[in-house]
Amino acid sequence: MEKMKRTATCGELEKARTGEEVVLNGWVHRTRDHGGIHFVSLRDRYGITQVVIDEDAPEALKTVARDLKREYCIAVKGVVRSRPDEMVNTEMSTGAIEVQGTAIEILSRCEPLPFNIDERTDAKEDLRLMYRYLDLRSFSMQRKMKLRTDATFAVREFLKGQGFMEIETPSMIRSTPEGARDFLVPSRIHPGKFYALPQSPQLFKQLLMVSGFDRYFQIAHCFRDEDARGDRQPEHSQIDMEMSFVSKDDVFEVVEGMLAHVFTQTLNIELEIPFPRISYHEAMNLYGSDKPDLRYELHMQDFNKIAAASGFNAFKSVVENGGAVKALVAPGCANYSRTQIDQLEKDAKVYGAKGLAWMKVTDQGLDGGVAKFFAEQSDEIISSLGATAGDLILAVADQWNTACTSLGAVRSSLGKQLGLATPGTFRFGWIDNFPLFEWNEDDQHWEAAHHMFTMPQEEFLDNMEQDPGAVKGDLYDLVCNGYEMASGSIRIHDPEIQKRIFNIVGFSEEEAERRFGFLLKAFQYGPPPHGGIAPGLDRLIMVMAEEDSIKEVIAFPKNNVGASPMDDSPSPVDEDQLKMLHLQLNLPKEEE
RNA sequence: GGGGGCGUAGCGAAGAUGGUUAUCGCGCCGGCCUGUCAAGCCGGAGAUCGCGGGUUCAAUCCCCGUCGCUCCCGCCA
Repeated sequence: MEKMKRTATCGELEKARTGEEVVLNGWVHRTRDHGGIHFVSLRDRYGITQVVIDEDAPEALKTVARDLKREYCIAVKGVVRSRPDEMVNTEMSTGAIEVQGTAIEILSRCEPLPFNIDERTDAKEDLRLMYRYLDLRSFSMQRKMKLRTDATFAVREFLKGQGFMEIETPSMIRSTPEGARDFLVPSRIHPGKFYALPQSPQLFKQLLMVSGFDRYFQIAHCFRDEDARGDRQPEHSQIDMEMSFVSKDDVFEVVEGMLAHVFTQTLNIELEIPFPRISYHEAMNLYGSDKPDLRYELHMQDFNKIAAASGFNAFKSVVENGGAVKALVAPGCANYSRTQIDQLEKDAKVYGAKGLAWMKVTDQGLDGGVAKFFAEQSDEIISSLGATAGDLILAVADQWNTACTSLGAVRSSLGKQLGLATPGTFRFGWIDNFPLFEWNEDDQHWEAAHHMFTMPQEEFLDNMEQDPGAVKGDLYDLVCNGYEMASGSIRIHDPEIQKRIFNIVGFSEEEAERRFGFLLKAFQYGPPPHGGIAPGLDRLIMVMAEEDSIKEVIAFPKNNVGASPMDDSPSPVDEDQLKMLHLQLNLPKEEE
């Protein structure tokens, strides 16, 4: 091996190095045997270099070259030579040269592949995950891993420069069953007791504030035993941050600075900062989502007034019962077929809408769909919505939340269909002024919309018990291109306010003590005012890589049902292991 | 817990009112070829059409069930 030790990578050779003897190590990407002359495209993570075995090469060398198959791992010794002008490949960074091979050593052979390793891999995700180590050989996956490593480095670089300390917190902690389900880890030493994997380092980072580490961050693994989604994994990474003596504005400024740094360092894109701020209520009203895609406007509009004055009872009654009617003008969509409109209606119904009303705007006024109910208001509708001939008006009437989210889904669909979002653009925005409490219809009580340690906004402090639903919290989300990228808040550091919050969500003092006693105790020892945020690293990279699945930017992700086809986890364990952990299985009965 | 989509050679797909040699491309194997770079040309192997049941003279196709994957709703403080 020593004599074939690598002296150059497959991505670095150029004309200036003509005449140099080099040793390349890498994988056989492809071979092209022309009988006389023989080409080997040799690949490593830096690129592809063409190795040529000439007609007059020694017979032994030609025999080895002919034996090469895809993905053999080999070492090649040879001399760099520039290609004749007409043979230059301008598509390749190394296309001006080739390496005239003088020796080849096969380091290891490769079985026939389960799928092709190149830019056009079209294997299904399941198979790619089963052979992830092969999938990761492709340039497209290597690019994404590179982006991830560069972005993570830029995060550390920026935060270190801002005086942040990177401190690790435990992965085995006390279970605090609020919010998502915990993954549990049984204890061998303590029979019947369990650790939990952290859903986030939330409580620990607050304790670090008590300790005086006034600027903390960590690239933290977080675990949530909930169903996966395209943008959600049971195990994911957060850029977890917390700061003392700060307001919301301070948090925003640090995150804006950090992301601007990350984007210039990785994608060479200048983000416009500060990011726009939109209240939760406005986001819902205009975009029908608390994580709107701000790359295009396509605002929803209020249709209540017109609906109330109309003869369309389906709408009128909703307004009379305190609901909302929202309308959306789809530009130039008057030519939409019934099938296309039906599809939009299905999109709306997913979020609970009972239907999607539509009418077309023509030179003569409104036409089709529910237009006949609005005949006398057509001028008013067209002018107030700012519609023009050729547009399609879409509307949903329901409870405010349902009307907004379901028409928001239609907005999203239209955005995709009409290509409103320019590829390669990133529109960040802050969503703030969220309600602090949400009414749980099933259990008939108030619960924390974010978590129980979020500070209520000052103006609501005096009367929050009277009308919890009206209380806004000092909490905020960061969104980008239709994804929630981060979530955070200013925390409660005053034990009295904390008690009142527990009280409102129906937590007895004993229960609060039992679950969060260690935090509450710490807060008796001079806790600083503090707040923080936790951008999701995987989602950030996903958006930057313009992928729509988080699995594309995680080296070894779980599939949709939380399993890994590669190592076949989760798996059963030996009876002995269970015994040592004092566990007995109680499996669900097979259905008849 | 619920809904949509998919399942046909190693991979990606096509297929027929139900009819007996189930196509195509990539890959694989063999041969030819001195300039290719997704090389080309010739030849070949490779499929119990996810699994189980039903209807039928006959099912990969129709029906029922089931499993797996995938996207979404719920869930995700």
